[in-house]
Amino acid sequence: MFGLSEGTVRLFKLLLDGRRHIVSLALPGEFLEMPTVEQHSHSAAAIGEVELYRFPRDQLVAYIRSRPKLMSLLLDFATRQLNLAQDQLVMLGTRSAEERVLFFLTTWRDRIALLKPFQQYLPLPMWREDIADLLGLTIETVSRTLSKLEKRNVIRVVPKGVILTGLKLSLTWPRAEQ
Amino acid sequence: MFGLSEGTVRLFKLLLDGRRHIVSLALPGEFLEMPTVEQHSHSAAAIGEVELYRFPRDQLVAYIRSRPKLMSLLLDFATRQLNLAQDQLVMLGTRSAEERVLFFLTTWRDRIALLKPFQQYLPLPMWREDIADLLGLTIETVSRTLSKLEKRNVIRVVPKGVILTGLKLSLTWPRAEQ
DNA sequence: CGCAACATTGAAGCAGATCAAGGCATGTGG
DNA sequence: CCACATGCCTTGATCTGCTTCAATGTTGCG
Repeated sequence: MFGLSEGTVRLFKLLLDGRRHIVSLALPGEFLEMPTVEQHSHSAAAIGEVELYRFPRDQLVAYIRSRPKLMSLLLDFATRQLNLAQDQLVMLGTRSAEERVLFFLTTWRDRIALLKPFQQYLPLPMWREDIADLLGLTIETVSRTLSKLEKRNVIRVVPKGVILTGLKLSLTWPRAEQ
Repeated sequence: MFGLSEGTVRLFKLLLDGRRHIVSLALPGEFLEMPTVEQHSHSAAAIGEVELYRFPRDQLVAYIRSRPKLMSLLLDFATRQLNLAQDQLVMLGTRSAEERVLFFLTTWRDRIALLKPFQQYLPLPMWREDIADLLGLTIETVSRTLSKLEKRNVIRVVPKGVILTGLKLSLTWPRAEQ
């Protein structure tokens, strides 16, 4: 059982034919999996240097289950992760390539902004292939889409990141009723 | 806060432009949302007749948080839902139309099999549009794919369901390491 | 420098979307 | 019991956004 204290980690699944899908990118402060799950459900690989802390599984699970406060926090964490996954589902199920890239950029920006004060320069430590595998696109489409956004002055593509020049809103949808 | 005791419910999100994505289909025994979440994150609509049980939110949350055993169960439930959502992510991110329909059929079959003894006839109470919105396809593609599978003797399409004639395996991927 | 690894760009092909026309149940009123 | 309307499903023809295949460009590092 791992937690991430520094760096970025890809969490992904591989298909038998070698295709890969990135389920999420973990940032400092996040768990790499639900601490209570019996078996690992995905693989993990670092992007650059990372710092992990490790918990011995069995003791941890027992410990957690004996501490209601902690469990309550974990439940909230799980609920949040579930909501993120569902937003990702909607993105993959309905969005065009351009909408996906914009979704990724805004989501990534918002998450990075929680860790350090926001700047125009948004670091993208991952490769194009990672973005592609996260968004269900190909590297070529990601690259082309970034170029298109650059021509439209929404971003500027620079080494290891982008500069956000005209990216304001978060792509959201109306709140649910009932 | 609702639980489902009878029937099937679509859980979906709507986009501003009217597109819809079905996040999941809930079957009897499942919650329609995480009981501890502050705000509804999606909408729900019944497929045919359903039976719900309702909990008063605030009392429930307090009650849950005071019962470690219960919370432990909920945490497991959340973890399971998260894994399901992630499988769905991989499906949307990497699979072709035919693979998606097969994925849906096997998943649906497996879930139905938990509720009542398995038969060749697999009921599909939802409309084609629901399947399409779940798989990120159009109704036409769903329909065509079902026809194609029928020609290949994998299934037979009948009113309100399909008959499984040659559908064996579940589409899975290798277990994760690390 | 020169190579290796990643990124961009172009051209061609194709899976799935879109547009359009029936088809087939089920229900309703004459 | 039939006419026909309504709602969902299927099938066909065409279109298009993304993938695929293929070069070329860029960056960083020994």
